[in-house]
Amino acid sequence: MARPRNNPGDLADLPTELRPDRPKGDQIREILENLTRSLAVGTVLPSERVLAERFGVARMTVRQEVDRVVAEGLAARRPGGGTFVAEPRPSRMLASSFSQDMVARGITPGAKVLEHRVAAAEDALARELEEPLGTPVLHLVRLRTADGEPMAIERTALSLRRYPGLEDVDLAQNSLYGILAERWGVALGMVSASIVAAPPEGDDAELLEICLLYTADAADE
Amino acid sequence: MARPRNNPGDLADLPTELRPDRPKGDQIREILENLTRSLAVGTVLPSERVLAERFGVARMTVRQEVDRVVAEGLAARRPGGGTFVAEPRPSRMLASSFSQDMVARGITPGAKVLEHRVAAAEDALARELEEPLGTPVLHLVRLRTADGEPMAIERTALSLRRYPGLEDVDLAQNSLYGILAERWGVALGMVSASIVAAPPEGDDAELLEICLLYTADAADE
DNA sequence: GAGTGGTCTAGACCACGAC
DNA sequence: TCGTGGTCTAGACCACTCC
Repeated sequence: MARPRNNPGDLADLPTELRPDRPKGDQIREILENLTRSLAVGTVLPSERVLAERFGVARMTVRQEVDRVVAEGLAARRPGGGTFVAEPRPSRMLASSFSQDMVARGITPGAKVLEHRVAAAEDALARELEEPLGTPVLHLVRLRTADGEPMAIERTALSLRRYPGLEDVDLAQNSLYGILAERWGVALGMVSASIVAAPPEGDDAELLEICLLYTADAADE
Repeated sequence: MARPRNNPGDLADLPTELRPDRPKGDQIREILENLTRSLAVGTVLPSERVLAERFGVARMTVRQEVDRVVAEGLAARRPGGGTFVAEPRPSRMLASSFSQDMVARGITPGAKVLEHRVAAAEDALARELEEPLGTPVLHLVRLRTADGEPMAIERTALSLRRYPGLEDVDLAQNSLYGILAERWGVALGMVSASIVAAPPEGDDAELLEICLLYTADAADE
């Protein structure tokens, strides 16, 4: 029969109908935002078809709002699987692929590895990575370039328990996100590593070298 | 008659038909990306309906791809007006509203003004702002907080010739983007000020105070 | 008033993943 | 196999802007 895979009980707390005086999409988006915040990370959300039926709207209407919630970093899609709650980290707002963004702008992305060091995780970092103390971690610092111009400094910490062999990958040429997606099947939405644009020039030029963002990584369970 | 407002000649260089072996959306997105790169900033793109007719697809198909191009920062919408080419600055990739993002996550955003200084623009900054030498510029540095926790340091330079009176606005309580939109009608897509997430804690904690991003602002003509 | 983006409908077929 | 997201259709009505 037409029973959805995920628990129908998930729908119990959702409003039954939408107010007629406001755009349905806006209301659905708010409901989805609240839902992602109230559920545990990784929880599968009701499917688009189920939500559409629940609210009495077309699937495209639901889908458009799911798109926005995903763009906000609150949820992520798993094609063929479902849509699930993403990590609520604020750094998520910067979690996109530098390479991808540059290519979309017609700019040739590059990278220079400034630091490439493996060390055992302790206290704060281990907590951040949700790994046990002493887990080997690859500390990676890269200067990202756009058409040769230095554009950003990227600082990442990645668990080698999660990504064994990553320390041997040439990250000067490759997109980190591409590698993670390709070899470890990591969805972009699951990575909370962040990228920071650095000053191209200007009065603050002397700060270029220290402009950075500390970020840890986290991935699926 | 049904003649569109923008120049039909804009369509001359566009492909006539799409390959049947690849998703139409992907091809349309690539065409739009190339188009935005080949046209001057501020140029109005062909309308969604015109593009749909041109490629022989439904308007929703075009619209979805325009959405993505807008999300990439290559274009921006003007409701009732049209869709136009946005500034190609890489910093655009971070140009979103911190307040907005935080609210979407159910977090209360705040700000502490670290620097609030008016100075005359010279050389690099004037060029960056596309303003004449000596233009009064508001240098603003804010520590952005999420539920009271320091999350980001935001450094902005705004021309007071463009936004007269901005120096008197209380930016500790208000969203900068909200103010610009409200009082000066600036579309979010037109602002290239950027926001950088700062480390919540960790081994690099001593760098928190200097983690920053220099960015200039730019707006419509 | 004509054109534009914003929203919304009620379907369709496909590829992928879980079972 | 069947549910899922991914893509796509061919329309519709609205609010807004530009002329």
